[in-house]
Amino acid sequence: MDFSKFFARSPADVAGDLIGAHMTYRGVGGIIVETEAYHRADPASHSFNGRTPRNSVMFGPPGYAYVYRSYGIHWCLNFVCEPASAVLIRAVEPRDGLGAMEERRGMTALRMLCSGPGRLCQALGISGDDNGLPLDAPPFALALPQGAAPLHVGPRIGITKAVDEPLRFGLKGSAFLSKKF
DNA sequence: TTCTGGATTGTCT
DNA sequence: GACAATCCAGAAC
Repeated sequence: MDFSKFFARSPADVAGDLIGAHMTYRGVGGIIVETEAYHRADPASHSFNGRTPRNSVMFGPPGYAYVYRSYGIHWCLNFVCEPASAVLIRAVEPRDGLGAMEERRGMTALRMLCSGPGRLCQALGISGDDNGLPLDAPPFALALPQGAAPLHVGPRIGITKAVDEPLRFGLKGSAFLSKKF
């Protein structure tokens, strides 16, 4: 599928189809195994209360990275979809640049490197400086998956609003999910 | 200008 | 299983 058209859809569709995609940042990355969808009418979405300087990227064109700080400590990486919606990247199966990830995370346990949005950004070295960058140009590289991957679908994690909506997607049987479905 | 709460993680029990 | 750490955006005043 065409790259720009891939992201110009509802976040639930994009989140499911992103499972199995190969993503790298400065040559470090792996296979996306867990995502969450945040649509425009979602009370848990940053875009729900309207456009602000922080979330303005979500209101821009699809196929861009939206990075924000969570709990004052962690960075979280999102992919912008149709206007005012995005997909949160929650977990990646490490494949490329393992040494760099282990060094940044300060550990070598493979399944602890990228199993969570904060850990993922730390392992890849993503920060707020990368907010608003296109996903089809360096330092990002994204290869869309060939065919549909076997999916788990379940309620989202770590939020306080609209908790029960089944908008979390994961690769079935993966050992690199942040939590079991 | 001040205050509040969060799309999390690591550590301790 | 429970909880503290830590800081910025957004809202209220």
